[in-house]
Amino acid sequence: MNNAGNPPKKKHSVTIMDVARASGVSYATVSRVLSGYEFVRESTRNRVMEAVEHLGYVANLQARSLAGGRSQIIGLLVPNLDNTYVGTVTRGIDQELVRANYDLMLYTSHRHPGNESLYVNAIANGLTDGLLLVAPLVPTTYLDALRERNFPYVLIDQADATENSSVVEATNWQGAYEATRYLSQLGHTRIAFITGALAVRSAVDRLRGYKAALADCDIPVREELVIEGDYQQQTGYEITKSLLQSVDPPPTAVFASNDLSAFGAMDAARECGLLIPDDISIIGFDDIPQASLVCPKLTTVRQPLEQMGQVAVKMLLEQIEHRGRPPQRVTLATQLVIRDSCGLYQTQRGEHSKTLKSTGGSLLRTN
Amino acid sequence: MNNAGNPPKKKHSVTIMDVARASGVSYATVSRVLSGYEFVRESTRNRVMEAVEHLGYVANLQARSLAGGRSQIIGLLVPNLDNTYVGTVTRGIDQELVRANYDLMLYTSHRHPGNESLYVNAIANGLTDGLLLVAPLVPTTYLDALRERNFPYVLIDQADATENSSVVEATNWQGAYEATRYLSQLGHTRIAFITGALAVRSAVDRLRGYKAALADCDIPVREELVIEGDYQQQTGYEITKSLLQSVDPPPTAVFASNDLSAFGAMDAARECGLLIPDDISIIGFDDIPQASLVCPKLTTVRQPLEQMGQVAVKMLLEQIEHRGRPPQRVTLATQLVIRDSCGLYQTQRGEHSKTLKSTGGSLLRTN
DNA sequence: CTGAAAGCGCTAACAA
DNA sequence: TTGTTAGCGCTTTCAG
Repeated sequence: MNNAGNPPKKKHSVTIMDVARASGVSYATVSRVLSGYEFVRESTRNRVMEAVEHLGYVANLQARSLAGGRSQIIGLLVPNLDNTYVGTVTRGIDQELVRANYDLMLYTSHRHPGNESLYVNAIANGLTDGLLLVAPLVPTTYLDALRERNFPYVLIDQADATENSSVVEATNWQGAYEATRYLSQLGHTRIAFITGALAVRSAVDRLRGYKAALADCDIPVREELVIEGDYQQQTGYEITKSLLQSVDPPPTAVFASNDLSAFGAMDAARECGLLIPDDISIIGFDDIPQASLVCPKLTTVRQPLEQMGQVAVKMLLEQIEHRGRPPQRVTLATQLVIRDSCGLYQTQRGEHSKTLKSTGGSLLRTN
Repeated sequence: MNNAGNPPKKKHSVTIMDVARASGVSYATVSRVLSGYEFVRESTRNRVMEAVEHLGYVANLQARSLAGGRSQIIGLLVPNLDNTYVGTVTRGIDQELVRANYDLMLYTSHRHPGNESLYVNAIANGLTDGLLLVAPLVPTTYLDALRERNFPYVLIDQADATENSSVVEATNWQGAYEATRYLSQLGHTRIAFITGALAVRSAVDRLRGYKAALADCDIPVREELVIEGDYQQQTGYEITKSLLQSVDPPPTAVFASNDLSAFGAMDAARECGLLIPDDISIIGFDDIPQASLVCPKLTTVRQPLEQMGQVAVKMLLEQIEHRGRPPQRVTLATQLVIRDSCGLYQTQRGEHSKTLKSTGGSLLRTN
């Protein structure tokens, strides 16, 4: 009331004490009201709430969590911020967080390349009530530290080898299977596959889906067409380049384990003078927003990224609420999104045309 | 040492006390060592650091900031996470933050549409040492709250009407001027302009640059070709659509105040059966990563987004270190990036061809 | 149902 | 140079 323009000393102008004074109760009671404790007389509660309103009180999260309460903050650990993959997931996360009145700390995992478990430790020590980990991170070190502390966390698009973590993922196997089959239906038999880092479960699942589809289409897996990547555009570029230059006969289609490496593959193909999709078909995985911007528009396997973020938050909050719930695993459906980067296998081109089986595949066309 | 698997009770296992005990000093001394206080005996410091190392101590930020210290956290308030604009800026921010050992809270400004100043208040109340605000936010309400508390903050790509805030921006006027001139050099005279929200300074500056260039090129400003947008793709689409359908003669070039609305403009143009750049030229502003992915690749005015993030952090930390420094304003250079979305004005098309002045403009070609 | 009091882990005077 | 001692604002027993 009489704060005549003196230099602000306290960071926090209006505290729980002020509210207590204004409403004539002890500050413990104010705390009760604020934390929704049920055994408070209705009239008291009202008086307190009025004071809160009137004074414009906002809780100090640090104090709250120091004292043992919830900080109402969750941490999000992401590999980087380069592409819209993370952005899209984060949008889902944010939506759900708003609803639950939580705030978000953003951590980037490249921060402490040397001492990662210490880093995670710091996070867990700190002010977050729980942690969301977005693929593709190197998991083991992190997760051990977390589990040891019984700290709530959820993995997004990246399963845990030990099956001991809560996970939100998509039908990676299925998605890869469908994509591969689609390529096969277009007449392709020399389908290269660029994997993700095979330390990551989802990357392995996609690889398996690819191989399974090949098997079902009676196409033998040619190991020289399967190369381990790391979900980076640059790597996708390099792999495709070498695939195109040194494998004979070269692949007529490239299935990249994520859109980013598919972009790299497109770059490489173009650089080799190939037309997409006429000379070579390229398919990706994720369906990040850029996929429909590139030329030609990328055919890809859509993951419901935003939804994955939402679900992850729900799971995490659930876990924060009820510590010690057994880890859950949610798998959302992927969907083949057909755009412009894949075409029928062209026999008339000057290639060592081999056993071209007639496919009978219908020409799917969507989006 | 002997923490035989009992249920974790304290969140924080090893505190400053433990370190004190282990190194045989008072915990105040430990605090001094940790905060880099200079008058500590070398040997003491070493002993403490050893204990820290050995015990794997990590500071509790909440306690620290509650007690009046730095929280080593800064807040980043962004409008959304849809595009890579924010991602790119954030990358710069993150880089600089790592260096300074700061962490990041991510706030989205659409969170409390009703009560924004309260929201900002909560942030300022909370655990952040300072705040970074990314355009285009509605400024006034926010900033007043912040300034009133003498809370450190820096605006990114968005100047303050009152000139009382620290700002990192780019040469908006200049960039828009060059882009417009470039279009004029290509022979265009009917150049539409899609603005940003004109409440934002940078949007106004771009508009001014556009008009200035037109004036210098002896092209009269036609107000029906200047339409206020809001930096959204959808809006860019709608504006362009109506521009193309209801203005006669229609523009032969569209200058969108940011890349996102330029994308929208491209969509609209295509939908009207126009070829880019043959039938219509489109130019953007920002040069977000997507700009080089779209078809055709977008000619645009590049803002050094990543660098802007870095600079903003430096300014903010400076401000946190020395409260009460007068607000600074840093302006970084933009650069015209010529790609494929702009072409020479075609007179031979069935249009009301008018005063086509010969331009003598050289055909710039880059990237 | 409500108040009193003990901290949470740390920083910052103030002494020594 | 180092130790002692208040709190920071809040949650949580424990008593009324």
